Amino acid sequence: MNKPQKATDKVPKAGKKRATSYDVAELAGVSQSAVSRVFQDGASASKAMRERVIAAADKLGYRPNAIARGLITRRSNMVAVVISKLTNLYYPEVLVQLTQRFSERGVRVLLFALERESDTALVVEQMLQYRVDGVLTAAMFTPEQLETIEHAHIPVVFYNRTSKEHLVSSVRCDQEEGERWLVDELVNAGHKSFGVVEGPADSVVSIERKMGALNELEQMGITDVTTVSGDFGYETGRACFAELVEKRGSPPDAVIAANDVMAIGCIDEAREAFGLAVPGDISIVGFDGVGPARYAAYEVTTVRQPVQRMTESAASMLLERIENPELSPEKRAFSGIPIRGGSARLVPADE
Amino acid sequence: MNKPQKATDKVPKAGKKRATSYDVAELAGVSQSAVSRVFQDGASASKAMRERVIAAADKLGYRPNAIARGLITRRSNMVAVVISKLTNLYYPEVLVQLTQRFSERGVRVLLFALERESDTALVVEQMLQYRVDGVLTAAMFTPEQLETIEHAHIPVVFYNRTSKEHLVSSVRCDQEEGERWLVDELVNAGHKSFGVVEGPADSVVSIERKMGALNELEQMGITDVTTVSGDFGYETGRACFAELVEKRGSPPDAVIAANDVMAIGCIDEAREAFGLAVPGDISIVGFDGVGPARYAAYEVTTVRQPVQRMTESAASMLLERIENPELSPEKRAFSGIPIRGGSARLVPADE
DNA sequence: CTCCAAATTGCATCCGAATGCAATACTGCC
DNA sequence: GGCAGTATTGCATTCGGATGCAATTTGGAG
Repeated sequence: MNKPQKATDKVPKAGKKRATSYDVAELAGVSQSAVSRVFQDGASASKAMRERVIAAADKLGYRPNAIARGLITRRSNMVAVVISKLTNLYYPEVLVQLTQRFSERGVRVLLFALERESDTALVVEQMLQYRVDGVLTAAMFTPEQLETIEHAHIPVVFYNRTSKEHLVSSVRCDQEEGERWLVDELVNAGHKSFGVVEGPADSVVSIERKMGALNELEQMGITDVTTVSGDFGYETGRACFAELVEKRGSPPDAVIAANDVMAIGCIDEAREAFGLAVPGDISIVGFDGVGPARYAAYEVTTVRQPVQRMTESAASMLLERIENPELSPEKRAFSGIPIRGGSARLVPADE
Repeated sequence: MNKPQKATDKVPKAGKKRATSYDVAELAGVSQSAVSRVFQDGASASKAMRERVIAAADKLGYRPNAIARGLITRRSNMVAVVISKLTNLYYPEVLVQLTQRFSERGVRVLLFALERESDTALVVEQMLQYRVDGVLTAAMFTPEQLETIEHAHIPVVFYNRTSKEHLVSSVRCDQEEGERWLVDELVNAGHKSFGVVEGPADSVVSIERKMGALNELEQMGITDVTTVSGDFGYETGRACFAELVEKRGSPPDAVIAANDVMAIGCIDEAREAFGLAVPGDISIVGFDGVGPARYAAYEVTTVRQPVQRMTESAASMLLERIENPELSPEKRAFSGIPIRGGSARLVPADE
């Protein structure tokens, strides 16, 4: 064996610090590289050696230091996930599912939560400092920020948004298509006048939905359209409905809200403050298909995002690009799932 | 000046790798330590030097490598935040607020999302490997796991839960107190028979709420109490109500649900499936004070958690203990905010 | 029992920034 | 102008694990 040096020789303050691979090596009477190899995947190590090392490691409570490993391998095994306060929180499951998907594949999530979707500057700085291996973002970046990230060779996948200036990968629910469906159904059922409730001005999702609805309304020859703005929240949903009625002088035939929560706000305001029956007197539709949209009191007619498939896709796309940086950008758009709900008067689906 | 070496002299493959402090030092004609000092807080550096270094760093797009820094300083500046899928997601704002509070103080969040509150083993391993500076958890750990974490000198703060076996810090909403208020109000208003809807069996929060309610009911001399179990979700809320009625043969005077979402499920089921008026025929109360509880169709009588103060407190407690590891454990309990809502028949508050 | 190829193991070095200490450069003051 | 005292700067080393290469061991075939 090797020279049996005293245990207390070079590690006097052993009581304070966490065990390192050197400590384990010493206790097991092997080299540090051996320890390192035992704790790696494809490394070669004899059974005898493995056992000795594992035993020593257990005794010392040793765990490889992911920080040190990251330094030498240039892989942090962390990805940045960026969300913004307002946009995606009606989808807590998005975040949880993403985290689980990454976790299953041995990748940790460094979470960045923005107050508003436009507060991205600091976040970019932090991501780069922590040398994340990839970025999954549900917030926009400026072209300069994207440039910076790409210059560092960090793959990026956008969630429900994309960039006009750069070729980037993205996973999204086709908002325009969804809005087209909603508009078509409403128009076909005879609605003539429309209110459109949009979300925060800096939300790409809100803009896409609004434009999708407005374009299709125009396409269908509808001209009586009034637009008001909210912030994706319940309270503004209610306020928006009131504002809509005030602006037009009377309620429209139908209201298209940029998300379900505002649609619910509109429904409540229509019922409570204006005594309107939904969908008897007015049709109100949303978007997302989140939990509360299913509650019996609302049963919102909406388009549900296929969250499960979207998160699965997003995680895979990012991980693939981390493994193989040459992979070219790819955009995947998922169709939303039409929910005929009970908050809008539609022509029954022909079966 | 120093020797004006060609830029391509030592950095030929500059196109591939990210700039290091050595690259910056070389370009600026100073030592690596100088660069390091410029990018630190309290380090000494002359104005002239600072400017040269900053200029060089900008030109190279240099950013200090947080991984390398963490290795030498033994501080990752990351904390682990552990949530579980079911427990806390009705509070997406908890997570966002926590992340923002840490972010403001220069600490990054490594997110761990558990499928079920009991899946903690892997998470502990990962936290330790990544050398997080602290742990904020909304899931339980076993005594052994806690031991392991504490042995590594990592401070832990529990969110809405605590440990019997270990002295640990925690921030929580006083669930028992909240349930006492709900029970007292209901009993004082004359309700005699009760249904209690509990959440997932492995949720500490659910257990505390259930026990709080049951104890107080007993205290008040109520014996007609039936308990059923759900999973904190809307669907099980509905199913639980039906089960409750079936078990008893008739609806109770009041239902105490372990959270608002199940309370909403109960309300819908009572109204739709049993034609009951809420609160005319039956009173239904929840807990949490989440968004949907405020919707006009429900206006759930509930106890709202002071999320803002709790997250603020939790983040501060953890950061304090990271700065000063000697600090002894501390438990902070916040009173919930009684919301008299409209889903229960209560004696009007005397003003 | 030999000899060669394959599998193990150790050595030395590297990743990129922080820091104690010593050398050097300023500052102000007499 | 000279000197003590302070502020800058550089040098050398360190953090903990990964890895190319060479040395050594093991296994198998003949």
